[in-house]
Amino acid sequence: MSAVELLRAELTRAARGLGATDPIETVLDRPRDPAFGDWTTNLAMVLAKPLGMKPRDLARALIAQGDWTRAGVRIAEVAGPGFINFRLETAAVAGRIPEILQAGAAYGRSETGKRTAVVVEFVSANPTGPLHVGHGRQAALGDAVAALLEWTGWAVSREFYYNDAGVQIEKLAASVHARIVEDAGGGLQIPDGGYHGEYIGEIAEQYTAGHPGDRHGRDTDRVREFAVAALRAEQDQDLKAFGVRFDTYYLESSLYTDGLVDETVQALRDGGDTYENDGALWLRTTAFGDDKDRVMRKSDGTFTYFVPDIAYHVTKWRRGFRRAINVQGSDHHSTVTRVRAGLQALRIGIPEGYPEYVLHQLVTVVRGGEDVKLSKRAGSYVTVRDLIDDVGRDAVRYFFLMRRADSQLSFDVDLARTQSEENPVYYVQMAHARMSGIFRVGGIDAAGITGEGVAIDLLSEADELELINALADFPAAVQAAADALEPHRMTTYLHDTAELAHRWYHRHHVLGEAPALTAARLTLARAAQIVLGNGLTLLGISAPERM
RNA sequence: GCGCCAGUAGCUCAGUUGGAUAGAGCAACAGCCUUCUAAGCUGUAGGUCGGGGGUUCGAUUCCCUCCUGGCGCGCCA
Repeated sequence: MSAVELLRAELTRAARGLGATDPIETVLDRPRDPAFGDWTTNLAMVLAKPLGMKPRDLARALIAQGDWTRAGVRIAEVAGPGFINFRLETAAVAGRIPEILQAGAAYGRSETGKRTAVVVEFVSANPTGPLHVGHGRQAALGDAVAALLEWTGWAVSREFYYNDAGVQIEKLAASVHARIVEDAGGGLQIPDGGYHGEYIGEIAEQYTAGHPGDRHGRDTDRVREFAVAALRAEQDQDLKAFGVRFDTYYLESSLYTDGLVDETVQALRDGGDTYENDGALWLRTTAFGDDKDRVMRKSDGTFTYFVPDIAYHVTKWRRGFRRAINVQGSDHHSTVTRVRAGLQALRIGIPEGYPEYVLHQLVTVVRGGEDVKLSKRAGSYVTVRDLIDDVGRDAVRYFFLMRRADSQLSFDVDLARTQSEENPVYYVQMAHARMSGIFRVGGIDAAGITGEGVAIDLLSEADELELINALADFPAAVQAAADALEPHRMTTYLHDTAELAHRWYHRHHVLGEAPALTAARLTLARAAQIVLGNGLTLLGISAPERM
């Protein structure tokens, strides 16, 4: 048992001794101020009412009741309105280091997900243009959520769903066709709602060059397929540049060709929540919490996008994914209730909260203090490629992950690039590089540091114990971020931990101290290097050994 | 009008699921390089946690209400 578990067990035992009845929920937190100790509990305040005692009196009684030395406690004291603060023996704090060294690159991983299959769907951009900054935020978020779930023991599949058959694709094809006609000497007629970016002209040129026999783009199927392939290839390049890989690309068109759309419609009818009205087929989604019923099949006989959406999520369930997480822009939030309602109407045992959603707010790009709204190639929006080329992949990832998904994000290009000295991503990377530098300069193999035979209780300075506590909290930080599906908790954790590492590095020397002290501090430097490196790697950000 | 999300330092944003004196980065001011990277460290200043009620030992956090901003509200996707 770790020191915390021993402490919790002893607290619970003490509470029982004073007459508290089960269940006793004993919560141990890190105090706000490290000067208060290593751990704190509000147990006395929680139990004050049921036990009919004043919180501070109860806290004193709890302290008197427990055997604290067994849990490695040096000082237990009452503070504030009734907190009990615990200061552990130095050896109990420093004793956490060997497990970090031993786990190495796996430190922070757990098996709480029990290898259960979960699909994380993100980006899912239609192949009608280059990826924009919103897709970039989604790529960073989705990839990080997937990684968090992997780290906590889920069997994760990253999935990209794309619409290769709808109205938007026809508009893309018509837009490219218009450019081909223009290149061949005809007038330019881009259709209503068509695409105007420069990339359309580039694709038209490539098509003409590759298809000399069809200078006027009369083979519309071929033009469409060419355009879709070209844009998919470009999106793939962008994602590759961003370091994101998908396990599956799911084509919307396959839902039709495989008969899943028809099957879903039939299943919904069998479920009994459909009705015909005004020549259309409706689903009574209001029976499942929606604010209005939804049309499934329009009076012209075609389906609304909502039907393949349901069919698609049925495939996720059928493919064995007991959790499905969708990362989407909050402009799609109205589909949440709708999709869930559709799945419930099927009555096939899909849980009510399926799928889960991580919705993110829009991204604005700021450069020189002003909003940037256009890119050269795409015309109407800023592309993720623009950002990567500008500030680098690590900074783009970090900046997209720094904030909660549901807060609007202002991406300051100047901060991410020009003022690289004050850049938060470099701050964390630098802390890692400094730890690495100690081993490089000392000519020491970092991976060979095991802590065996080292007097780690020589690590007794207040700021090194504080750093050790932070490092020991890494697995809990990963777990909390994964449970909440909130990657920004990791950037916050990493920044805080990097600060402690920088401070420790600045105040204390590792190399050249008395041999026993140097050996002890090397274990801490190695532990910090492992945690910072693992955290950055988890988020898809490089952890350089030198900068 | 209805629904969802947000409102915290001059700016951009955290706040450990209800805890102690509300934090970070940037911007401002003052210090620190003979020693493992100064891409760093130390200090100062900066706040009606949008307003008002409520719940309780205790609220930035939960509930109600109002104000402001973003996004939705189609037989579009």
